Amino acid sequence: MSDPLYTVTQLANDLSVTARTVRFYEDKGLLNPQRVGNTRVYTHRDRARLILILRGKRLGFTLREIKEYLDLYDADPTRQEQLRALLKRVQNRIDSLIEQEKALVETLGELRAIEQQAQTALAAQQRGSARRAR
Amino acid sequence: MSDPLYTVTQLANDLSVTARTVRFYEDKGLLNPQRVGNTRVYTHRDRARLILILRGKRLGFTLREIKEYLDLYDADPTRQEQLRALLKRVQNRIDSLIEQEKALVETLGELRAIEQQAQTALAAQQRGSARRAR
DNA sequence: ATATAGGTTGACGTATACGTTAGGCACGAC
DNA sequence: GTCGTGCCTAACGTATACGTCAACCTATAT
Repeated sequence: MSDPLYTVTQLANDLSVTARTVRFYEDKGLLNPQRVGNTRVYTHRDRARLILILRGKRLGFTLREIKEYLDLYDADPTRQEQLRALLKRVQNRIDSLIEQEKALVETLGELRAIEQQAQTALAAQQRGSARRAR
Repeated sequence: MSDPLYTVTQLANDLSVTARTVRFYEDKGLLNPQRVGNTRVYTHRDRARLILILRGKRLGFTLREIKEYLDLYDADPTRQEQLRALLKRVQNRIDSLIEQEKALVETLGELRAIEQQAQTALAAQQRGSARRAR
């Protein structure tokens, strides 16, 4: 009952990404699977790591940021620095999202105004052409 | 009292973009200033067009979409088709923004949960190291 | 004549996250 | 022995909106 092992494609399918993506992450230093000859072999740790990466992406972090975080994970046994760094990143991201939300709400308002104007203008044109058709 | 005319740099400064940007828009078919020899000359119409372009960008449309809209403006004297197209684009964009907002709120929730966890974990570590220091 | 300012056209660079060939090795099945 | 399958590397392609040279032209002021 040793750990399950995965090939690129298995791991990729498992987590719904492409093998290309997994190799790409390795190229960027986010993963470091073992090799058997030339072939990559992934353990459950690699799998957990990849899950973390995908979660980070989903939360809007860049691969570079995710890498920094993972590097800390490997380099900081106490996890103190890692936690602090994570906290900072997360708070920055929260601030940025709040900004985005403001902008989004404003944009929505403008768009709805434009929508109204367009609908009104169209309606006016309809009435005009209806009269002309009589 | 003829219309004011602008050079690229003047128009660009006027609307707080770079000359490069203005030329780029021309390259993409969004602007078509007159020329005096080789030099571009912009009228108030060009200026109005550029303002429209920038507004479109601010609202999150791509240059391609903006171009389609502007092309309709030139090709549709009744403005019927243009209004319909605009309306459709705007509504699509509104829908997309609403989607984005949902995702954003979810992401914010997750991030705040992570923030809490990290803070809690850090606090626990502080207590731990405090005890060890006694 | 020359310096200076401002205009012009390419064309490559930037950032992000992969997609997409292309070419090649290795291994079991038939 | 050769066919199909799966893994590998290398490297160019994609999308978006410009930034950044480089090299050159031109008008005006000195």
